[in-house]
Amino acid sequence: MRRKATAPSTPDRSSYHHGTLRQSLLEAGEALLREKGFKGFTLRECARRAGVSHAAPKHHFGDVKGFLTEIAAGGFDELTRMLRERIADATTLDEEFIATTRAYVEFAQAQPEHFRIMFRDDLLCAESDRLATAMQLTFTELTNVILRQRGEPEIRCEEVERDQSIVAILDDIMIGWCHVHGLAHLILERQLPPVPAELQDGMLITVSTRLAQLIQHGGKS
Amino acid sequence: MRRKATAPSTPDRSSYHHGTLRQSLLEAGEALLREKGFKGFTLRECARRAGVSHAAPKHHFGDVKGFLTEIAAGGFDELTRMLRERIADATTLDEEFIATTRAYVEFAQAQPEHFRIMFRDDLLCAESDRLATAMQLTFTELTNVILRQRGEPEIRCEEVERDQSIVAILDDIMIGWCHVHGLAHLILERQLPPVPAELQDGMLITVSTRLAQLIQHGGKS
DNA sequence: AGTTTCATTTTGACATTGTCAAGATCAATT
DNA sequence: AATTGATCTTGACAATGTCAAAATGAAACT
Repeated sequence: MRRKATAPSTPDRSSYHHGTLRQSLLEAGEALLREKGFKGFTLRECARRAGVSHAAPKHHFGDVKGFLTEIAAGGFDELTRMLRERIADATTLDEEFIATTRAYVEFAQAQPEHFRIMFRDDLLCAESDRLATAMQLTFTELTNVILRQRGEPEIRCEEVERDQSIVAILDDIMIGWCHVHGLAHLILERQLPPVPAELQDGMLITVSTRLAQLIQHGGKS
Repeated sequence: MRRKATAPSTPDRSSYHHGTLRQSLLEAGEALLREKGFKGFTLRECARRAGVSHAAPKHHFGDVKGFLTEIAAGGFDELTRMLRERIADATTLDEEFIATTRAYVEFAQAQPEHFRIMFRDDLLCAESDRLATAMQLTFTELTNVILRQRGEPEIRCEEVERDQSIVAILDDIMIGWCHVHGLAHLILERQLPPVPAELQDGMLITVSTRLAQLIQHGGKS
């Protein structure tokens, strides 16, 4: 029955109107995801944790699909943030590519259930602008890594849609994007051949470095 | 109330014992997956389609996790079959690598819900020998593609576990495996940049060819 | 033959879940 | 002061996974 002490002047007053219910539900959802995983993730439990009745979420998110869409968008925001942070720390191009791969993989390992939802087209509503924008921001970050590898000018998020410079290097984007995502997903779902954990990062470095060189050289030779 | 006309001499007799219930349930599950997707996939509906009561599956599969594990194993069997078929048709090494990627991607697109379950560690029980074997067969097929690319002798499935020749080329295996899986998964979950469908296969060919060359050359140069 | 054993299937029950419709509550505008 | 509209609650419904206990029938045993 505890309430968030943020919005109203009365901090812990039990009032009919929650005030920040939408945000509280999202936070409850993310916490639940971490603690109980996807199978323990229910709308009713989120409502319980936010201290409201079981039907309260409906007004803010419609149905469970709408709720998951917001959760996924938040995941892409966080992933974008992590990518930017790591990329900023890198000093060379090779290092940047490795840092990107590492950040992506580590996000998937640190927030496995969150990551799974982000890449479940059947659970999300594709019409959501909120989600589309968050995804595009992540994609822009990854694309710019490739563009820098090739010594070409970066793009801004708004230019991504059907941008010509992107189409021109689509092959390279695909190589980088598939590499990074495939690795993260396979590790997450434990589908990899038996690699000792301590060798994993070394392998990540070797593979990333070779792919980075391939991308730097472009299609030629 | 229709019964399978396979096992007993009496084809359509309504009998207390089903005879081939286990197999019928699996078939019902796969059909359900294709028709209604994962959200329409329930144990009770499978039982209904097999013409038995709602609790009948319990004796054969334990719980839903056990059931999904069998479904996933069947998916890996089918994927292995498709890979072998396509690989056998290829005549050159480059062609073989492309064919492998195509088969993997096409499987994911043709059986999306099946594919999703196969790569959901949280839904499957990792202790299942049936599943582990089926996965290892798929992995062996992919590994041998890489080994042939590098002109090295192939391995048999039983040798995969901790095989030295695998550890030696782990980097190359990872490049191929991540590429193929990342591409398939991203296409399936509609996370790709806006690529016109007719350009998709061309891109797949270009990317696969460049990666195949990278693998053929090994780590050197 | 008759009996027993055991795998298989049914029946009935329980706690949970997502969703919906109707009503209650409260803030803000008129 | 009255009304409007957003926000939340209550109560209900059908469905699901799982469980325990009982029913069924096939096969083994005496």
